This record gives sequence, C-alpha cells and structure tokens, in this order.
Amino acid sequence: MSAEIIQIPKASLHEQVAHRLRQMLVEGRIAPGAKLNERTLCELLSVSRTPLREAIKMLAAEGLVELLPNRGAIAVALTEADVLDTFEVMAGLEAQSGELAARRITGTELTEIKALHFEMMAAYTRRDLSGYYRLNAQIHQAINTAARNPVLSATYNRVNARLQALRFRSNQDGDKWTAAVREHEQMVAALEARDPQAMRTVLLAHLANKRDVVIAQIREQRAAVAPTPSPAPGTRARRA
Amino acid sequence: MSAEIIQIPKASLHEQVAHRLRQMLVEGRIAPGAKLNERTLCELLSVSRTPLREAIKMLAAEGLVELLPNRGAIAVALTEADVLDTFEVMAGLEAQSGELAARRITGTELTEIKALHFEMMAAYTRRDLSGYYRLNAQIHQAINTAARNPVLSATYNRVNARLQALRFRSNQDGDKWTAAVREHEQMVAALEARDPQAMRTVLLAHLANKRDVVIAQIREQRAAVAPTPSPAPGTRARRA
DNA sequence: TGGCTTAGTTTTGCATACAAAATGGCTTTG
DNA sequence: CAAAGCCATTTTGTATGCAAAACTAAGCCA
Repeated sequence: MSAEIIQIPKASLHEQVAHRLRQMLVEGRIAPGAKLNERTLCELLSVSRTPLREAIKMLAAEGLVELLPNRGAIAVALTEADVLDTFEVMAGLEAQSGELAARRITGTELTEIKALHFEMMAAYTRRDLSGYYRLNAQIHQAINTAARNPVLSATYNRVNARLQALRFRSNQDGDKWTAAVREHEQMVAALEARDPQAMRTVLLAHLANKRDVVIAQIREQRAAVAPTPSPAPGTRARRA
Repeated sequence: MSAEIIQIPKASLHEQVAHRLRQMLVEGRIAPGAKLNERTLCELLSVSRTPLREAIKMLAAEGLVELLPNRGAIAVALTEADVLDTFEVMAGLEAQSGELAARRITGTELTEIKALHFEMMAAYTRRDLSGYYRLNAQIHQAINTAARNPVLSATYNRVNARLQALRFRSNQDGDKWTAAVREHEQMVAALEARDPQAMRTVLLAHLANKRDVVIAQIREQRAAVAPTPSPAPGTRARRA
C-alpha cells in the first residue's frame, strides 16, 4: 500500500455538516438573523438531527450562530456596534500579523505576495471586484502564513468569519478602492523593507478604511430597508 | 407575577455540561492530553451522551479539546511552540485592551482598579500566591471591561482559557514576581495618565515576562519527567 | 374590536438503540 | 521470541423515539 495514505479518514458527518453550514453562513446563503430549522436542514443535508445539532453547537462556539434556549439557533446578526468592535479587534490582529510577517517573511513568500499583488492590480484595473476580493483575501492569508503563528491565524480567521457573513462586497466606491490599492502597495514595500512598524501603521489605516466602507454600506442598506434614518432597533448606543 | 423574572431560564443541559467541563479543563482536573471518555463523563455528570457530546463539540470549537476522528476527544496539550504562539497573541490582545482602556476608562473604573491593585500588593507582601493570582486576573478583567469592546474581551478570554489549562501558578520566582509587580504599578500610572502608548508598552513587557516564567516552568517540569533534556517528542522545531 | 385563553401542531431537547470503528488480549506462525 | 492476525469487548458515531417547551390559530368574553 502507498505510504502516502496517512490521512484523509473521511471526516465524520458532524464535521462535514459544520463545514457546509459554515460555508452557507459565510456566503450569506443563510441570512443573518435567519432561523436554523433542524428538520429543514436535516433534509437539505441528508443527515439525522444528531450530527446536525453537534455541528450547530460548534458554530455557536465559533460565534457564527446564536443559540436561543428551547428555540434553536439563528445566524448571528451583528449590530453596528458589533461591527465596530469586531473591526477594532481585526485591526489589532492584522497589524500584529503584518508586523510579525515583516520580521519573518522569506524571500519566496515575499515573491509570491508580490505576484498576487500584481494579479490584484490587474483585477483592480479591470474593475473586476470579485477577482479583486479573492486576491485580496489570498494576500492577507499569505501575510498570515508569513507571520508564522498558527494561533494568530486561527484567531484571525475566526473573527474574520463573522465579518465575512455580512457579505458587503458590492459597490466599493472609487476613492476608497483607490486608497485600498495604495495601502496594498505600501504593504508590499513595508514587507520588502522588513519594516514591522510601517507594516503595522499601514494595516491599521487599511482596516480603518475597510471599516468605514462597511459601516457606510450598512447604513445605506438600512436606510433602504427602513424609511426612518434613525438607528434601527437592536442597535446599542455606544461611543460617539 | 413579578415583573422581575425576565431571565434565569435554567440553562440547557449541554450548556451546563460545557460549563462544568470547561471548568475541569481550565482547573486541570482533566489533565492536558487526557482522554475524555464519554461513558465515564456521562456517569460523573449524570447526563446522557447526547448533551455531553454537544458540549464536547463546543469545547473543541473553543480549542480546549481536540477531536480525534472515531477516537473521541482529548484535552489539548500545548507544545512549547504552541505556548509561545499563544503568548504572542495574548500579548497583542492585552496590549490593545490596555491601549483602549487608557482611552476609555472612567474615573470609577480607575478607582476600582487602584483598589484591586492595593489588594494585590497586600497579597504580594504576604507572599500569598493564590490571592495574588486571583486579584491579578480580576485586574486584567477590569482592564478588559474598561476597554469597552466585548468582542475583544471574548477573544481574549478564549485564548487565555487555553493557557489557564496549563495551571502554572506555583513557585513564581522572586525576581520575576517583583518585576511583575513593578509592571502593574506602571499600568496603574499609565491608566491614570490616560496614556495608551505607555499602557501598550508596559503590557507587552508584562506578557513577555509572564511568557518567560511559563516557558521556564514547562522546561523544568519536562526535565523532571523526562531524563533527557532534549525537546520532548511532539515539539515542533521553530524559530530560535 | 381587541385581548386573553386554550387546544392542536410543530419544534426543540434529551435519552436510548443500533451500527461501525477501535482497542486489547490471545493465539498462531515464522 | 517477535510479529502478525483474529476474536471479544469497548467506545465512538449516527439514527430514532419520547417528553417538554414553543408557536399557531381558533374560540371566547369583555
């Protein structure tokens, strides 16, 4: 028998279910706030309730769904305050990741990031938003890898997953997009210069801009849904 | 009926079980690497396997246990590299938490932290390690609260839980303890001065020291168990 | 009309039953 | 004696059944 077959033990059902549900949540196929009906999901995924419920409990621990006692689970719906808090944490994590990457990145890794950067520039030039986002995510993932801290990567990914579920990809406006691209250029430069402090600064600014874009889109969308421009119910009033 | 009874819906079994197991893991009553036998735990906790398994899945998502396909779960046993990575993340989270606290702390909160600080000084003076640790944890919790970012607090607590499970509380040596106390004094001063940068700097140093203490104790303990001073099996070789 | 009650249905939570995989010890064999 | 194979037992994984809680909606009464 081949010596290569050491793994691939065909993940157990609850793992598969968790994976698929996670994907559905992050891709917005299950809308924020939507109820997760067990029977419906059982039929959809062709599994019994036991592995499904185990998967839901995992997603609850990951913060992707919320458990309501005796009333099942719903997909998390972040309030504006939640989004602000989450971006604050993400900014810190990305800044640290970038800082570490600037210290630890190898030549090969840097080369690959540069290549991805140029691909992303191509997507930007074509105004190919979908490709841009995909490459953007790949670059940030590559930075995480270069930071050589799996615990940091895992923490980052988990916090990020909740934001992904918002799915605010569309209509990034021209100015902000241009700014984001410029920041990416600065990132590559900071990595090349192995300058952790510059990397931290750029990433903090980058995340602040991303946050502003997302918040603006949330408000836009909210205004489109609710005629009153006042904060929606459920929004916690917090710092100015 | 009383209008006050709005909550306390008596947490569901899987929640209770998760809570108790989490406590057992963090307190070291379930040793790192130990197998979680379902039947045994069912009898111990007087529940059936369904809620127990759901709880275990949650703890797995929290990173407190590891799931081995078809072989159940074991309490996580962090390698030295894992501990280093975790401290790196913790340092970043604490630094950010402290930074935000310095910006957002109220007078009342600062007063309470100062009081806790003096209580901790008392414990230090008496060489009451247990009391010292309890107050130390309370102070860091108070800083988290003052940072006014629930997402950050939750992230911090989750990463911290894995370290707690190591339970390296004992025999902190004199010098390091003195240094830690001095750092705590600097924290209070930085908070009082509302100086985020100073707070960040102090906390990074504080965590670096804490890390060194823990790593030294891990090596000590490992040397006591295994006669060979070489790295234990399972330890990944990583950065110098 | 409007709010409350209440019976019926649905849905969740937990326990149990059954199937598949792993573990441990024994034997067998080279 | 060591290693491999095999069987009995244990343990995990999944499905199903039952009880309790929540939702629905029709009926009732002010």
